[in-house]
Amino acid sequence: MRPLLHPSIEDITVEGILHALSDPVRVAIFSNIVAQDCSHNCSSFLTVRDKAIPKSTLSQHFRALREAGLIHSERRGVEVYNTARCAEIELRYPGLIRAIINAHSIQSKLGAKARKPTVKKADRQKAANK
Amino acid sequence: MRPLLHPSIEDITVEGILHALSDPVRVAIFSNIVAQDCSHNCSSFLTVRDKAIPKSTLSQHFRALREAGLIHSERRGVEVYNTARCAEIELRYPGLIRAIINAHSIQSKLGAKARKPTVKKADRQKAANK
DNA sequence: TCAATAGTTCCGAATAAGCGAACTATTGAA
DNA sequence: TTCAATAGTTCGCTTATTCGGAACTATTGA
Repeated sequence: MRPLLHPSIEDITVEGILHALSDPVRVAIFSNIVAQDCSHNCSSFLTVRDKAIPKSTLSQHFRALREAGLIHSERRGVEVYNTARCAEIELRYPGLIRAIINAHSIQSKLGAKARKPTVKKADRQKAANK
Repeated sequence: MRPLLHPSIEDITVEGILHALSDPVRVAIFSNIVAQDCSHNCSSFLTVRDKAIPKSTLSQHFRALREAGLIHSERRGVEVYNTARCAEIELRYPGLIRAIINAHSIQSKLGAKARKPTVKKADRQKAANK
């Protein structure tokens, strides 16, 4: 089992952040961690917005957030505590995280179905077959 | 040849925007379109930051930006004119586009190598093989 | 020592991205 | 009109990424 690796602040890229937060499950997890401002273990997200997330997938999502530089993860006994790295990121990319979280919460309020691309490849093909 | 399709403003999602702008080529193209505030045809981006982009790939990138709701594309004669949909997006998700463009320009100034995930899967495997 | 808990890793299947080659649509000659 | 040039799209193949079940690891408390 290799150690949890975190990029140093200089290695955190905008593209990496956007990629990590372009997934509805990950952005939900991250928003939650930011909002609570306290440590979360991973399994508190085994269901996200009424959808069950398999453990292995969840683990990958946490790794994605971690390696994008968005969260700090620390093993404490049998579980892992996760905190947001907002303060650091704010110094480097002021306003970025706030704007994304804010937009995400607006979208939730609007009740928009949060899906990755606005038009998925599968949907395009379905439309084409009609 | 099917028509260029644009999502209506209600169908533009935060995840879609972040996904589209999580690619270094696309974010460079989009920043440029936003900065110039005038129409661009696609081929003006056949090289992006000294890297040649194949025509077919470029076409897909424009489609990604278009279907995420970031740009409006209009055929005019033999070419396509692209404009940013910032004003609309600003109404729905205030500050989002500005923050992303701003962060991107900070990153450019810092000279960080812009790559998608901070740690790519391929890089992880390369590191593991050492 | 053992079982329970929390996460990770492995690996095969499904999905998406990248790009060369062939194609379409428009324009401006000849 | 026909024809070549230009701008962009679509097809189809290859590669890369994601998802998730099953097996594994590490820590704790009985």
